[in-house]
Amino acid sequence: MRAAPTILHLDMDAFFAAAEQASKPSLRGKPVVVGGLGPRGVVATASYEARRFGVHSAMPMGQARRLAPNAAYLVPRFAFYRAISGQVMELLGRLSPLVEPLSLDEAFVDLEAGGLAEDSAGARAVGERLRAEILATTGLTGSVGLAGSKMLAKIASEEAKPDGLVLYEPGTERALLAPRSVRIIPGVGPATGDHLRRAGITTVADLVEAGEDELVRILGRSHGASLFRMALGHDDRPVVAERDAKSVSVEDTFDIDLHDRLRIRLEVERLAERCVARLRGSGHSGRTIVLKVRRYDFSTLTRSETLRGPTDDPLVVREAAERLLELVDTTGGVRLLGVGVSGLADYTQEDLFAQAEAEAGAGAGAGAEAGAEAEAGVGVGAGAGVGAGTDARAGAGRGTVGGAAAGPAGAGEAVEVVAAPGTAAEAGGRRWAPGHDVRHVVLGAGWVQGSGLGRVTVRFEEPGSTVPGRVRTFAVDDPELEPSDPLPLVPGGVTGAEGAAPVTPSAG
DNA sequence: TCTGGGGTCCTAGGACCC
DNA sequence: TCTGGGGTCCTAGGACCC
Repeated sequence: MRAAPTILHLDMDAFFAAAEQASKPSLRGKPVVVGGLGPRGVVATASYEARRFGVHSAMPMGQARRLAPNAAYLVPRFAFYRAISGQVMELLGRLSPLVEPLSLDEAFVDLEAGGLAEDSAGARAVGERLRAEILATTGLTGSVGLAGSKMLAKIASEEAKPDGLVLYEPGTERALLAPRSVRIIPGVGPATGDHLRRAGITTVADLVEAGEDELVRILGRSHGASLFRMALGHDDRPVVAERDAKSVSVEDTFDIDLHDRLRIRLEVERLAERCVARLRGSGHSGRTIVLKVRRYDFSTLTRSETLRGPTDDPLVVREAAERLLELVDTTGGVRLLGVGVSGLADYTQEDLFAQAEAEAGAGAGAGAEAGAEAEAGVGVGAGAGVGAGTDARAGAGRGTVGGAAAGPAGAGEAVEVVAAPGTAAEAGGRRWAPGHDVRHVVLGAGWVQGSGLGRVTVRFEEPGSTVPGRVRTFAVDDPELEPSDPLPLVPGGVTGAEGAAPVTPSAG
């Protein structure tokens, strides 16, 4: 707790959806929902217009579609968001050496460590200037919270949304928190909230009144004690710039439950290879291999195995994952599979056994190849989102996944799509995901509004425009149409193409 | 059309060791 | 000799966050 509100929390407003609206003029002011478009997709971000219909993050996509049938539904473009995030983080880095990113769209900044603000007026000025810079640089709005602690700064930014700034003067914490729901305190989720409610505790004031001993009795030592401190407004957690990764994992939910044991095994092998590719990409090796299985009834279990030393060998991880799979009963069907590695070592290091094996020759080439292949898979998966990655593999074959209309409400042109199985393959391997960028030889830059039945509908417009562009429909294999990289949101801005995998549209 | 994907931290029991 | 106490590692599960 400090005497001046020099901890800043930045939260970009409806980040993914806002980025899409900024790059697609026809979607501005319209409900936009970004998330997995497959049968088991969920909402990642809803624009404020969509939230008015009751759509929110983590909501099943089917429910979102019922609530807001005329919204534009888009697959996330992570490479694009990452590029924008990089710009924002760069601006934060100018304020202080202590910047703690929490996700692509959120971070804490310690202004005291930056020496830029020593009192409320100074902090407010820095916060407002930051918001202006973010808007000028990215074309997007962010909300800023300022307070004497992380907890209060985060609550302040939430209060500031959208497009605002809220500063809480140190000393006002307790009064401010007292009437609020316990759920406002970070770490109190649905389960803890229920638990407390059954004990008659619903507000922060109730927490204080209950006392530390009672909270410890209800929630356990660690959770109870920290919750009590938070309720009093005490929070001394420092802003930490660099935190080492503790684990790396990949997982896939399948459009249709998997039953065939051989198929399940094959998917585990693929996941293991993708996981290792990511592990290596981050310059790590790890000791503990974790297999995750979600069954048909949503019950989830994990099985893990700790090796004698860290490894980044695809073969070693794959075989461990296969052994773990042998321990799991999959009758009834499998909805999700995941493979992770934890117990990370800082660097790709001396797994002497693996090294000796590799040098001995056998399997070395195969392992390396598998890794490279998995790497390519990661790029596509990240850009395409959940359903996309799993559609073909899960053999859904029903086609609804491959095509989805992304047209805005009342636009009229929104194509109702029923994709035929195999559409993507007929397009010469190109897949047209709603929201992805394309370029037409004659008509220029545009984005996929929908696809199916061998056709793809494109709206031709660019971020700089203020009016919606025109819509045209093509055959999916039209040689004049090709996937392209995102355009900058502001003149001279980044495009998301830098260092990112090519944005290859794939069905969502 | 009911529930993603990538993480972090905590708890608790058992093994094992001193 | 029905019997201690602590520490660490491993495994499994669960809550929570964005």
